Amino acid sequence: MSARRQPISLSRERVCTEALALVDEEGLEALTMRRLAARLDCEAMSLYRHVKDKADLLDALHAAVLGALQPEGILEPSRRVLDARRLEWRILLGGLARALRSALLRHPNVLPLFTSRPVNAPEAVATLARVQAAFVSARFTSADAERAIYVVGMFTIGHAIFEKSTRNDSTFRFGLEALLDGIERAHRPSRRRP
Amino acid sequence: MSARRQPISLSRERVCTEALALVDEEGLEALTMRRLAARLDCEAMSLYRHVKDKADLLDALHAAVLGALQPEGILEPSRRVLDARRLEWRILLGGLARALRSALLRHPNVLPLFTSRPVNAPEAVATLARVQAAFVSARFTSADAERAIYVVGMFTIGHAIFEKSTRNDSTFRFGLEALLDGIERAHRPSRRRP
DNA sequence: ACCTGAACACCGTTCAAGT
DNA sequence: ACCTGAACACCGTTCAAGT
Repeated sequence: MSARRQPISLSRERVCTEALALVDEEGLEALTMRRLAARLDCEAMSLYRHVKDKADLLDALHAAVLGALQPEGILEPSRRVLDARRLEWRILLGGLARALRSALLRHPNVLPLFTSRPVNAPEAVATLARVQAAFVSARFTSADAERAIYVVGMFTIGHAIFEKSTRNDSTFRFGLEALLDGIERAHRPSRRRP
Repeated sequence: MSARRQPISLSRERVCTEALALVDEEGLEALTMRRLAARLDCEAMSLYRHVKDKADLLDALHAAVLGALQPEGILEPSRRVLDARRLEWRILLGGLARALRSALLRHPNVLPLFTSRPVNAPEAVATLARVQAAFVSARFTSADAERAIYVVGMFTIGHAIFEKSTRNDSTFRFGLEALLDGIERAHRPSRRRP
């Protein structure tokens, strides 16, 4: 916005941060190499020092939104009292879904990227592994764990698309709880709650 | 592909059909006015006779995929015997979800459009109204009916995104049934199954 | 009145010419 | 060795010049 001093040089970090800001403000189609360069007070070609491609830049954006999700950060506002030890998977997966939703709602304009890019960001992969581990220690098979995580993740992305036009916390909460209930019931179909 | 005779003239229908074929074959980013025109043996400017904009063309694509969904066409493969009369909403909403999923899997490259465009296609709106009516006659409030329809629709779109990379029928079926169960249970929390 | 070529203001990216 | 301007092959769309 204001004039920039010379010595502050470019970095991949700075390029991506500015790209995300541009997309947040003006939408994904406003992200062009030339316009991004203008915001950074440099030429379009200089960006190619820090980014291989436009596709690479979009991948970086995708990773930036997905990175640093903290499943523990957002606690389940359930009224039921849960045995925290036994249902750790539920707390973690619910927290992951809420964290993902809030990240997507913070950056709604990047949502189209989630329809075409796989989850490769190392931080996101690590987070998924942590949630998966909670399932496995609750005696889920790893196939069932993966299914549970994906079904909730896909609902969350789908719901965030809906919420671009009208935010709706109760619908999200309803769908999330229904899925978590379904996962819990499928895992222990015979037992009753203590 | 082969040479085309002159008298076959353009129409909005033909422009949209060819655009969808192009997107199916080569992806959304391959859809340009010039390339579409080349496939139709005409000049890019001629397309503007039948389409206001590129945005208008994309809306038409979105509507073409969404149009003509038949909730009755795909029956629920549930093992449970259901009272068809009482749970008509469940049959219809499940059928709508399955019809939507199969339409999205038939045209996976249009999925990014579903992250940015509202459902305006008249046929799709009519179908939604029919499903909504089934809920209302089962004594759902219209707000609850809308919530139920959206939560399932958003899951379906999210799941179709996931299935672009790996098709997974059992995950879809699991999530759908969990949501329908949740809707049913929320609606009649006290009663038991007959 | 209808249609369409050339033209405009953009793109992403290459590459040779500069330092 | 590093950087970057001009240039290339594209875009969507306008508009005046043709019929």
